[in-house]
Amino acid sequence: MATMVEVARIAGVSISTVSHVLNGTRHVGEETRIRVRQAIEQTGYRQDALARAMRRSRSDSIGLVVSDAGEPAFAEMAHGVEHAAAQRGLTLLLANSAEDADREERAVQTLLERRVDGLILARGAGSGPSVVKMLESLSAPVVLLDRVFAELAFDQVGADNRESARRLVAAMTASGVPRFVVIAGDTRVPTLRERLDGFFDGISDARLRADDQVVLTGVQTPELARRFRAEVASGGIPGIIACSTPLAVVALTELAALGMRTPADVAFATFDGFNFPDLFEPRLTTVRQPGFEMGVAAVELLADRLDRPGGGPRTVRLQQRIESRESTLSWNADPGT
Amino acid sequence: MATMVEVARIAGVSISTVSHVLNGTRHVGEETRIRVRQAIEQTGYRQDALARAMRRSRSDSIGLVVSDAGEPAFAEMAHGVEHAAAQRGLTLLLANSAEDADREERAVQTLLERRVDGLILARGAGSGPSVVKMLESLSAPVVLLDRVFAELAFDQVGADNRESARRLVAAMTASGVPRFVVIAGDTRVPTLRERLDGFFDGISDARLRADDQVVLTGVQTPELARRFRAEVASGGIPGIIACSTPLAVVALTELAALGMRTPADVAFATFDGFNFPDLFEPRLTTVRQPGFEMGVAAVELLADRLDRPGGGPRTVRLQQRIESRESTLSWNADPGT
DNA sequence: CTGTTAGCGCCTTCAT
DNA sequence: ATGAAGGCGCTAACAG
Repeated sequence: MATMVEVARIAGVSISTVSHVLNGTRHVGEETRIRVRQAIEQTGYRQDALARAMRRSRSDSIGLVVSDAGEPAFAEMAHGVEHAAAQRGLTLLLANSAEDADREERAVQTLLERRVDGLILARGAGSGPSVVKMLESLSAPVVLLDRVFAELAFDQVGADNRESARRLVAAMTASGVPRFVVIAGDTRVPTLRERLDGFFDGISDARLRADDQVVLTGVQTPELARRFRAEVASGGIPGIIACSTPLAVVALTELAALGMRTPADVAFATFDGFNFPDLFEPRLTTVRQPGFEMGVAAVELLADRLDRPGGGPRTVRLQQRIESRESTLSWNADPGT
Repeated sequence: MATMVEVARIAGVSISTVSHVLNGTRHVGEETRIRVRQAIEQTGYRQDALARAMRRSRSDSIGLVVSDAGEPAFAEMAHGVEHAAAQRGLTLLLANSAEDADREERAVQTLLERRVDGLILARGAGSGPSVVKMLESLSAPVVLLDRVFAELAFDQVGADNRESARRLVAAMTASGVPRFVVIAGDTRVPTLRERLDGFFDGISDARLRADDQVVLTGVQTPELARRFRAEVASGGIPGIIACSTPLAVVALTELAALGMRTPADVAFATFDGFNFPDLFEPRLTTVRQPGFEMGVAAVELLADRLDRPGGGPRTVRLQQRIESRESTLSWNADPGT
């Protein structure tokens, strides 16, 4: 690869002039500029981003650590991050923590060693205080994505989980569902916690009894599936809410095993949801997370802070859309009619 | 951030000793090593990967350019690439070309400027000879992913599209489907070309008339959808094969609009497919692409070439699995019985 | 077993 | 309007 030295030699100028032509950092005479451009063309010269980054102590790159690259929800966010980053001339370094605290910490370290200008982190379920301490000691700006921790002083991007859950419950109770099984998952995960809180908001709004509701929490294990199955099998459950896609998979699998269907036997709604939900049955009512937009928003927060540092931490909540489909719309409070 | 100079000063050694402790590149006395480690601990020193890369002219990073980060198929491959890369201590730089030739070229340039040690590229539909020329002039190794171009001298990873299509057709003809509408898409894309070729292999194997089959090619437009609809509406079509997920979406949408169902009215199979195909109806027979494994294989090829350069280009074909489901299994050649 | 030193390719201050 | 030169942080000869 040609370097600036070679370009300079061919153009008959100093390397500093080449640099200034390249970056437009000071005026260069018309004629000189043309000679330099020709020399660049001729040699096929390409700037070395590493050397440049080293000298400027700014790499024009950002890091993204996702907790599960396999989940479509995170793939969407990554897509949004890539898009917004590229638009700003930032290169994206991607790492996956696979929901493992150690790997998460190592991923962050690796990206920092590569001197990313900023970091976007979707913390995993296992992520503990040690990562937080590390992030806090950083000079590079950090944005937390997807899982919002109210007590932490970082910029954060999440969905309006609590509000959406509340609205979902409002819609379902309005159509006559008086009682729910909520498969809520690991409520140490803020996203799931918020959705559950919103559920109870909605129950309260509808003047229903909170202790009448069945809430299944805990990490996703066969045990959780069994508990769900037992609750549903015991009968008298008109409504089911799954608080994430993996949890919906559990619920749907168990329902099928019980020979139950939605909306015929039970009203059903899920968060995040599946691709192409209108092509397949059952058509599930879904609280849709704007993954792409969340990724974009995270980059915006980051870029903003890179441009002008200072100012307190900001949290952005993106609105979720409730896509109502047959699984709740066609559910009938009184099948007898 | 602390540098090696500071660590060296505190440990009372030269920076070269620090470097050797860090990299294990030469023997360092027990005691000295311990002092250095302490100094590292104490200062919170982190290696600067950029400076290191510059000096060694090796960045321990690879670039991945995908043609559509939004497609789950590519998200899977990216996941595999990330996984295999991380395992080898390689950082992943991700870029998206969004099926645009210009952006693809720019993405490659950007990654090269960042001095990635190698490049994995899933070429987009619009990708032309100019990218190829550029790749050929590179010193860094390149692996082409997903879309295999027989005439190009790169390492490549793809699926065994032709063979799988042939087997799929064998299975469907065996259960009595004598005639197909194939929604084949843009056959300039090698993957789709191969699937179509395999289709005709299968037709020939089954001693069916090739000119009896209806093949719809062309980029995905409303026009393609209309043609599909017209063909199916005209009747007498017992089998449908969609050669990619987006094409399956078109086909399913049009079928629904016609009030037709699978397997009741028509046998249906698709390539690549949808998530959780057993949870929803219709349950589609699917030729599943091993996206994750393809990503892993691409990194293996790349790493191999980094370790020991030389040798001719290799093409790896990963086997696809045919997941047979009701959409073909329950189709009945003679609904009268 | 350890230290000294010359760059890797670039930007930027200072000088002209 | 342009050049000269230092140094970003690190590795790898070379030298002891």
